[in-house]
Amino acid sequence: MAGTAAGVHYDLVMARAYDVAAVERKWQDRWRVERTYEVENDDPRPLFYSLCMYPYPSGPAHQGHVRNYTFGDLVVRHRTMNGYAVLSPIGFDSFGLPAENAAIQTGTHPRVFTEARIAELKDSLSRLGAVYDWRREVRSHDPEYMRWNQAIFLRFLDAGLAYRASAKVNWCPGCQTVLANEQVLSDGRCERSGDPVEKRDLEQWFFRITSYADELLAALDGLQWPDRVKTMQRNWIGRSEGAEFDLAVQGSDGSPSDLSIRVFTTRPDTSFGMTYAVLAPEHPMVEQLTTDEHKAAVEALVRQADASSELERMRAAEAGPELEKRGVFTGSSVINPFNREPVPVYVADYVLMGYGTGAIMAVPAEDERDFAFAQTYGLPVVRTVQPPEAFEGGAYSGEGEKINSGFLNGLDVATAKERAIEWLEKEGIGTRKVNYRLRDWLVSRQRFWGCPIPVVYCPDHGIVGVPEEQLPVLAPDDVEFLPSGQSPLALHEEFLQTTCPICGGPARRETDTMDTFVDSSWYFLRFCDPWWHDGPVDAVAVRRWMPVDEYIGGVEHAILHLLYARFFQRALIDVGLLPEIEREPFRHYFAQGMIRMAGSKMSKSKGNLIAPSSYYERVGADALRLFHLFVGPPEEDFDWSDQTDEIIDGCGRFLDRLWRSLLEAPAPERSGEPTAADLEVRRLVHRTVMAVSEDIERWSFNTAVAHCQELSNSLVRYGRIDGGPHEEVFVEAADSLLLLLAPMTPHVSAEIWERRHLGQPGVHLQHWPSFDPALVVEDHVTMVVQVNGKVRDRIEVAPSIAAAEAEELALSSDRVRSALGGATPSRVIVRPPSLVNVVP
RNA sequence: GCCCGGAUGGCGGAAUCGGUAGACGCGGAGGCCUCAAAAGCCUUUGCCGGCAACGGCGUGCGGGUUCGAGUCCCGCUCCGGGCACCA
Repeated sequence: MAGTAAGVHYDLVMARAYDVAAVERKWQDRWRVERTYEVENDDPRPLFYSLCMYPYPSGPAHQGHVRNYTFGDLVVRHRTMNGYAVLSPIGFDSFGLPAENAAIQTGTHPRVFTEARIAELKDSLSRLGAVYDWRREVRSHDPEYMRWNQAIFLRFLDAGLAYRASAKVNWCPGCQTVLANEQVLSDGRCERSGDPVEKRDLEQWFFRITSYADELLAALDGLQWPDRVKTMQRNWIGRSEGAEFDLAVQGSDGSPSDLSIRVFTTRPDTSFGMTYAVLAPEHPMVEQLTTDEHKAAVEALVRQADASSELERMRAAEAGPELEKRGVFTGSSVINPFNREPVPVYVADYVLMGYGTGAIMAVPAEDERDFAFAQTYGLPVVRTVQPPEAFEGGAYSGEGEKINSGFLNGLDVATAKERAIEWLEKEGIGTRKVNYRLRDWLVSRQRFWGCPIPVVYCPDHGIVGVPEEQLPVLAPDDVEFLPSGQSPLALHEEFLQTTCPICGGPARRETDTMDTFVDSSWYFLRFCDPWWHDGPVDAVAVRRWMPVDEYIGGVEHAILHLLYARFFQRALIDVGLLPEIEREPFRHYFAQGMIRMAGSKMSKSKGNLIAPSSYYERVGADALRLFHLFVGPPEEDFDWSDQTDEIIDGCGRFLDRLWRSLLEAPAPERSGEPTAADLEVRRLVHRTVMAVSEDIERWSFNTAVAHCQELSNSLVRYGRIDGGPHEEVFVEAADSLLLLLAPMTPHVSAEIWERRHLGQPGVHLQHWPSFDPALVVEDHVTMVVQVNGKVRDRIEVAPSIAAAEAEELALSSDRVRSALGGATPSRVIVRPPSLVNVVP
């Protein structure tokens, strides 16, 4: 037999010590039939909720899944052996675009397509030996899950957390539909039709996540999450403190008019340096402030900004600080309230309508973007902070003494900010203001394969929620998937036509579906009691299991999914759908590293997937699991290379040696007083138990495997010592090793254990081994003797050696004396029992 | 541009608190077994010099702190990730 991986041809020539396929199948069946990892909600043991991010079912598992679910399975089995009732559920994030695209291409209904992919994924997870309480399986497209998803939407609607507003979206004129950002090619064209994508204002549904911005930010501090993930979320929320204030528009006679522009700044202290003001092209006052003379130029710029897609702007941003900032003068001026000077008002596309007030005061001396714009358009620069003497750049945004700033002169930046805000508030011109980069969550999707948004539009009553007893609103099955890309729902008259729940008159159904991130924002709550019929979640079950003790998943979800889920948990508590539990859903989050190939992420779209199934057949799931645990720190990326297959084979060889050394060697018969060599083995066993236990606790699986391998190597050697191994010592060593390996390589561990302990409970039902502290203490250690920091000798000493004795021993060493060359030590650093450093 | 990671033998990686650099594995070399091979087993393997004992060098680069630095500090280079005109 032969297989192909990474384009490299290899031969299946490993002669195994045991029938890997039979052993793995046997135990996978056993765990399922005996319901080993099903857990009841009234389990009396201490509780532990372990969860891997539920997968999007794209077919059989890929190596990223294998890595993820191997880690998760290790946690589940390890915690179970430590006496916990472990909740280990899984489900499928089964709505989404790929199934819909497949439907358009092949005509297969997305449900049929998706359920086939789920079956494939389930099969490959089972073949990995990953264990779950399958009774709790939840799939986003299950009508029962959709029902509660919609009920949550309606509750959010009632609470004002869901609202409808106009938003700029990517619109493809050829396909007559809205596109997700990912569907717009990098050159700004539609991925399907190739037409240039436009921006359009459409009515869309939003969740008011911004109401929680402050709490979501503040609560990050208390989370046991990787710092980089917390930082990413912090940056995403992007809190900025500053001030908002009015700039009065200058009237025709030169005095302030009633009209004013509100601006936001994080640097109110620099206000004296304002030399112009800018409106975003979409700002509602643009037309009003544009004089006849400048009308043509302003309209041209506004049209240009309107036509450019998000991606085009992103690309423009990539150009860096040299980016040409397009802007035109409106013909109007505003009065700087700080110094009563008029400054010109521009319209420019570097100011965004979506942030702050969509208008800014421009201070070129202290802002790089304003500086670049001022240079291009010949606008003055007035410094309000004294830069350091050596400073040669344009804009200076650092610390310094305030200058040219009236009542702020002489102050430092922080104090000046405070004074400026106080002054604005006292004068009634403005207020202190905090802004966030975070926007409300746009949840509408003009897609078929998603959860329908459960509202109807009545000519008389407007937006009306579908009554809860009529949920779920399900999409009809008799739809046609057209290559136009338009959602079939919008063309389905029977679905579209409905009646108003209030007046019974004719009404039209919403045809948008929800972003699939909505589905994944609360599935972990549903797992606590997926059978609950009276609401999305059962308060009792949720109180018991939540929060998730260990959440495991790819760092690619570090921002959106984790932020949305944190928002949902809070919002559900606040609208009364969740009891008053901890407001953070995930106590501990582990972000696993990516599998990469030649530097880029391994993914279906890149065509560089290496399916695990060939490895299940070639070396078995245990060897593949061991490889993923062993090959490096779980949080770091791993580069799949030509050498990877050889490492995986090595893992298989290790398991073969384990099998042979524990099952095929003659049974040890020696008893009586243990010898020094026996004791040495016992020490190693107990040290290994301690080391592996610690390694697993701190997620250092690669060293846990290495420690097991060391013990195994010693055990092989011990099996061959003169006189044979001592029976009890060997059994203790063998059993300990199997217990340590049980969460990592469950099939072979279970099989060897069963063969060695016929009729007794299986290895996974045993308690995790403990170690004897007395046996962990070394009876002798190697003391390093350095001369001037260089190792010159190593001396075996007792761990309890006194400093004086250590020093004496070190100084009497021949090697040390010759290294000293007769010189008298000026200083001796003694760190018993590990080190002595003699300084000449 | 800003913010976060990372860089250790031929390769993946270890070194948990500033104290023996290279655990464990892959690969390589030599040997045993075999008619031969595969598998398995044993020995060896950071680099340079040396028959050897041993000596020198060595954790991306340049400095520094320290008796002692892969680990701490300052300044860089390269690689990866996130954000990206957010006022």
